[in-house]
Amino acid sequence: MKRSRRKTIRDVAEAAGVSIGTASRALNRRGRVSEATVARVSAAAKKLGYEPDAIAQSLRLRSTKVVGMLVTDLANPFFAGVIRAAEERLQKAGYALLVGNTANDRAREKFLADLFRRRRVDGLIMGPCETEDAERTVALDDGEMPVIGLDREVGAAQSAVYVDHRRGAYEATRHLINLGHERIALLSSSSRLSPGRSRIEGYGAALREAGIEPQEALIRAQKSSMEFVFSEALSLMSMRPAPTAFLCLGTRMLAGALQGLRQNGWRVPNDVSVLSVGDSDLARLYAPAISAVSWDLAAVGEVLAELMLKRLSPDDDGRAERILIPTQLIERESCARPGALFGG
Amino acid sequence: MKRSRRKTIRDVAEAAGVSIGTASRALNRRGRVSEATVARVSAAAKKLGYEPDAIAQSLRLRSTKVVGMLVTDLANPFFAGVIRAAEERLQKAGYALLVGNTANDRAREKFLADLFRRRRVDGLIMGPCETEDAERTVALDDGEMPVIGLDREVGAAQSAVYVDHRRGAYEATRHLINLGHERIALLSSSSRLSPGRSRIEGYGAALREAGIEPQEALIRAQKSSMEFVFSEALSLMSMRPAPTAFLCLGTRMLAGALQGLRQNGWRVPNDVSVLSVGDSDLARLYAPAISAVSWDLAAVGEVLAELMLKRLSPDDDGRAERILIPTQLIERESCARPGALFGG
DNA sequence: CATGAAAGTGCAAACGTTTTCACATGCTAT
DNA sequence: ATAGCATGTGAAAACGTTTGCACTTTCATG
Repeated sequence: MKRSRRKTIRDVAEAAGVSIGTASRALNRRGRVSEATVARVSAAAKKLGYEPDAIAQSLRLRSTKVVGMLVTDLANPFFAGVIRAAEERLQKAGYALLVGNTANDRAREKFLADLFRRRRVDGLIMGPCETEDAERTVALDDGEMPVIGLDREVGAAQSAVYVDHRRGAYEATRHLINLGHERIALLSSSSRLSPGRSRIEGYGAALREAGIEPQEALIRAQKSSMEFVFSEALSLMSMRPAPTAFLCLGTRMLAGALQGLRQNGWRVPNDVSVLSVGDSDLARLYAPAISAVSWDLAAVGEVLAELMLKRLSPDDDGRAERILIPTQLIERESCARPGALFGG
Repeated sequence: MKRSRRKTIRDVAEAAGVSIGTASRALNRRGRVSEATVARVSAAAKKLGYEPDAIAQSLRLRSTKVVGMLVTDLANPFFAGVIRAAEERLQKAGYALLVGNTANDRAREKFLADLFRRRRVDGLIMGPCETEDAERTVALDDGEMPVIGLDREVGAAQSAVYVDHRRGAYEATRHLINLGHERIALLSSSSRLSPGRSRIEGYGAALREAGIEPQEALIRAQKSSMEFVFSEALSLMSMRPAPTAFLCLGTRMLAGALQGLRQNGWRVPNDVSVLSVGDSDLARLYAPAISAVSWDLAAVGEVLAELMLKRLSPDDDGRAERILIPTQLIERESCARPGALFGG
């Protein structure tokens, strides 16, 4: 027994004894319709279990009520948290979220953006990607569709939300300096990524402000694989004089550093202080708990969605906005004054 | 200066001097078209920068090339990992992924599923949700659209992929039993969720198989908030005789338990063994590293996508498949024989 | 040379909506 | 009484595709 065809507005119209146009107006309470008709049509629609076809609506209304989001890694907790919040906010406004994973590959990014455009997404949220060729980025903004950047510039006419990585790293570094540290090692992912760069800047600024010249040898910013970080940590520990603090820019870095430290039997914070820029389960729950610079993932997602919705609203003034999400330093148990002190 | 209108196939046809129909056939290499025409049309399309409108295609072809995915928490690493893999596989086959967060709320789930249906997604992947009312679940399967379950039954006619939680928990428990443990505490999230239930079953089975009767008092399966687990852990530690091992079903549980243990100064594994079902950064990188039952997130996502694609392929035989993803126990440093021994 | 098949093309109908426009009412104000 | 206006409705035109059908041309076959 075959299932009955999906109901269309034509069925509803017939059942209610009106024309298609009238049925549409009645269902959307738009234009002139008598209350009686509205009632009759609604009843018919309900009885038939009619649901308007979003695709047909999209075609006619030239709006899909879908926004796309492209990030370098869907599974990265930082993005995942942002996605969740953005989805929730958008969904409340009747928009659905189409996601894509660029894997930090420009070609993939371009491909996906084109795909989304063909899919007629109403807007696009773009996470950071290595920022080699700026003109490609601009090409993305074809003026038809609003693009909002996440930790990333996406054309002068477009809005963006940034996490204040620079200030986060700056304050983290200051915190260590205030404790008396001078040789602060920096573990970062590639400095080509914009967030990474800002963090390194913040680190350098805090150092210089305290009259300490940043040392090249203390800065390790290349690949973000955990194995790499692990060996870098080992290498840092063998320096003489050795660094007294490790500033880890990102969860992967923290993990690698912690493993290195542990392997050599360095105790935190007795032998070395550790601070992470970017909070995580690992930092929160490690023993000892790792102090971290944190920011509100949900806020990022919400602001992103908010900015997008604003752009999508019919009475948008078209002004680009740049919003900076603040960071805060959460002191836990992983930082102490350098040198041998209060055992345990 | 207004940007020029988006190019349609009509523009292409005009530029190539053919009818719309012919242009379409040429672009899709479908039906009868001369090679010369194909060349001319393609050239015109390229010159104009024509991109077919996916919405119009969807309407005509009755297929959106979009699949929806509903999970209880987009930001949960377990789901995030699965989503990433599924997205990648689907995207390779020309499908995009629409995501939704049900927050473990049946009403939201229903709402989103309906929404996705209205959006005419070609298929739906559904993550687990509390499984109180089975008939609702079945109602979801309206026969129009394939539904694939993730750790969840979604109607007899539909495929699903399950992680073998039962066996995972079983083996974890056996491992502890083999080490000599008898009083094994179990920390789990709500037993109403299907994965949770299977795990508890596995635990019970292993115990009984070893001639140990599971004790109610050792099983704490309610809410999954970390605070709750923390206090449960404390309560377990105050039992006399106290449990010699903690089996934590899920990352949250592990985190809470670890904090409780730490607060009371119990050392792992000297004073108590800890085992986690479900691997995580925390388990991997904690000191000591926590043994865990792990499974391949990417495989889950891929299989999910594969099953969906199979269902979507025109020559699908319509047979429902159930695929079980195996788990493996990863021994690390958190388990030892019970009683005072080898001081670390 | 007539016939038929094959190849290439254009026309128009769909897909399911929304919206413009014209038309038919019934009412009010001159 | 009649012009005008407000109100409700239906017909039809979009939105941008794909595709069944009919039609012409070409070419080989009898």
